Amino acid sequence: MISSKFLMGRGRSELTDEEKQVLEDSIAGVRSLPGRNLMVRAGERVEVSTLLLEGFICRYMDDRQGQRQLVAVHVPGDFVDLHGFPMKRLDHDVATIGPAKIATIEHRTLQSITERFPHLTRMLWFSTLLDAAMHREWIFRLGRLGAEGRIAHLFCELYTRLEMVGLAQDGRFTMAMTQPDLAEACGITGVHVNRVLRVLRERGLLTYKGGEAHIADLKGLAAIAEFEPQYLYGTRDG
Amino acid sequence: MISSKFLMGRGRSELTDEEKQVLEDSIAGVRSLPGRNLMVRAGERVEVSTLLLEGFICRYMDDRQGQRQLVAVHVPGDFVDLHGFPMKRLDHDVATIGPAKIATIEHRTLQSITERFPHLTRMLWFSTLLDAAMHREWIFRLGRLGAEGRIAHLFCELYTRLEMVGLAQDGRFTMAMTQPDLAEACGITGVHVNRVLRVLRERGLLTYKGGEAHIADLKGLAAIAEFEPQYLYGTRDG
DNA sequence: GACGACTTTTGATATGGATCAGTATGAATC
DNA sequence: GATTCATACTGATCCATATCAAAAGTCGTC
Repeated sequence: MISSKFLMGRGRSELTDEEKQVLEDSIAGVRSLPGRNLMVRAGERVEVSTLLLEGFICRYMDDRQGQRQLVAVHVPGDFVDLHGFPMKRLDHDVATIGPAKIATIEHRTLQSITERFPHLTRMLWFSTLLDAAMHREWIFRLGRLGAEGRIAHLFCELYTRLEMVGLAQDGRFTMAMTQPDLAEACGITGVHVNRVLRVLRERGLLTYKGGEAHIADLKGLAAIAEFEPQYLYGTRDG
Repeated sequence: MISSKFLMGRGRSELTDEEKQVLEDSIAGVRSLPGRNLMVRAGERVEVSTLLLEGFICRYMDDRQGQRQLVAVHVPGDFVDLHGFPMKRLDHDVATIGPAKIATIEHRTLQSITERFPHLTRMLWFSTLLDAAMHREWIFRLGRLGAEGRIAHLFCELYTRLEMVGLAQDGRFTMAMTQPDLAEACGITGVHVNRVLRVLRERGLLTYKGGEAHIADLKGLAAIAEFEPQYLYGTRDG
């Protein structure tokens, strides 16, 4: 089932079989995209929403010198731009990081879902609020943590989210973010990311090279990240 | 009408008279709260949502040393914790800043709205996504701007939002945030807020004292804030 | 197996904001 | 008129991170 990872591992994911089928039937098409591919530009009117099946997608905003700030990173199972349905246009760009596979759902199909399936609608709403909860945690990350904590937090979050959809285990996962990408997500420079990664490696917490992450000590990493996963509303934390 | 400020000034606010009445009728009660009043604690199960009528409310998370990071500031007309309806519990605390007046709406009332009024439901959904859009802008603010830009940005945002609901004009508005409160919203120290405010004052951009804000040069302030108000989805910017 | 384009790594120096340690001001209370 | 408490302000010092500049490793490709 194409949409099977949607809300997988989340506490509020009690979709009925009928609802799962409705969602599955609403998929208009499946496509593969290359890496570094701009999908939606800020301000554009959007008519379809994207369910990420494989790979990583980011959302970002540029400052006046053209420097990016990532505002979200999406993993398989995420609805990337479902908020584009009630909002009609987005306030940020959306792009793939590495190569990705996506399913698209047209907004008129979503419209009809909201008119016929109130509970499924609330679950879709919930999934956009999960993104908001992650946004809040990112605000916390940037506002209160130093560079080490920020990097550590990002890895803790990605690991936890990937584990929920079966794409991480034993502290290991694969992703396509480079050190400059991490920098753009953490509000620091690429050079400094490199130094922080070295420190984390030397302390036996985390290694990350060529897209292969290995969290050797999740407890220790979570400690310096002040990472508390409740905001991800996973099954395990209610 | 108690709920008349809800979505006031927003591009997507096409509520019918019937919908406005449904919303108005769903209000269970109106209450006044003192300043610095903790309303909801993180993790608590919530059964009602709050519409802010007067005053300011903030949402925040604490770091391990008990330092706050504000993740949102609410102004009259905002649904403070509507996301608590699909989410059931919150990942952050909610508190008043100064004294406030609120209306409460029970979740079972919202539930019945979602079952009977799909369009109004989408508008409620939209209003929670506005919060998410502001979260994203805050991520940008913290990730890419220095202390001056962050303070300037916060004042630009508050001015724009207050103007939408008729509570700011000619560059002036009143609010209850102290300098340490601003610090908690901007991820800097209270001491540094003070210095930044002096610089902005000396440059003829902004004065803020005792809760009275006067933006003397909105263009100039917006420039150092890299402030572009589209993310607020106001009527004027479509 | 050499070339170019990313990526990762390193070193030297500069700087923004934190931190520490206060003083000043004003409103509320007695 | 004195006392307290919150808020606003200031100066000195220090450190985390930026910035600038470049080297070294890695991968795809012709």
